[in-house]
Amino acid sequence: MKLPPSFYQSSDVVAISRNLLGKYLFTNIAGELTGGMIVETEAYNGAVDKASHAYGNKNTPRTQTMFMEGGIAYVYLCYGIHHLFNVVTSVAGEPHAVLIRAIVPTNGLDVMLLRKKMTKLKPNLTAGPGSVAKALGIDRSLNAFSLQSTEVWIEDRGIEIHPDDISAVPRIGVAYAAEDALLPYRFYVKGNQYVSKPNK
DNA sequence: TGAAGGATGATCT
DNA sequence: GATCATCCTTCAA
Repeated sequence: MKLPPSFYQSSDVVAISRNLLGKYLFTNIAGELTGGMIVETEAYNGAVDKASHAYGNKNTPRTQTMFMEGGIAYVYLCYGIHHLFNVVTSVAGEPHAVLIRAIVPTNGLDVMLLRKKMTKLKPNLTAGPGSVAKALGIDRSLNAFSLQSTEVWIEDRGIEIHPDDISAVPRIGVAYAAEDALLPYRFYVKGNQYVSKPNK
């Protein structure tokens, strides 16, 4: 059920981003199981991608996680407020990552609502990368955790997303990346209400 | 040692 | 649609 390490070690980060749609992301933090089905991702293509933190093989205390072997979590703080959860892919030394932008919540709804201080289920519970991390209780203490661990992992539950139901569009919030901002590296399940808002 | 700037989201008009 | 919350990372002196 858990995706094996080999799933993450392909050098085709764009294909992995596509394949992650329909997979299930779970966390088990402090005994609370939460998670859901991935419906939106973005690929960050390592050293040659101007939108990537590791563009030009920039290796810093923050980005060194991206240079590790595929199959671990890369978590960092954005705008001083939001934790963003990424999956590191490819082999050690090649800094590929997939940002998980939205999931359909399936497990631990009550816990996720509590974490976001919400009383009623609405799509914004897990729409958008900051929301996903907050609902799942993810913060930087999970950075570099293995996705084979008992705290955070991804499962294949046999869901197949038909290629016609997947849209590929430019990524969000990376206007600074010049021509790379136009690459169709954002993937989402068409019509799903949990996909984050911009150009749905 | 310091300053600038984010892979965003909630809230208000 | 505009604003703002809020803080770590990075790079320059």
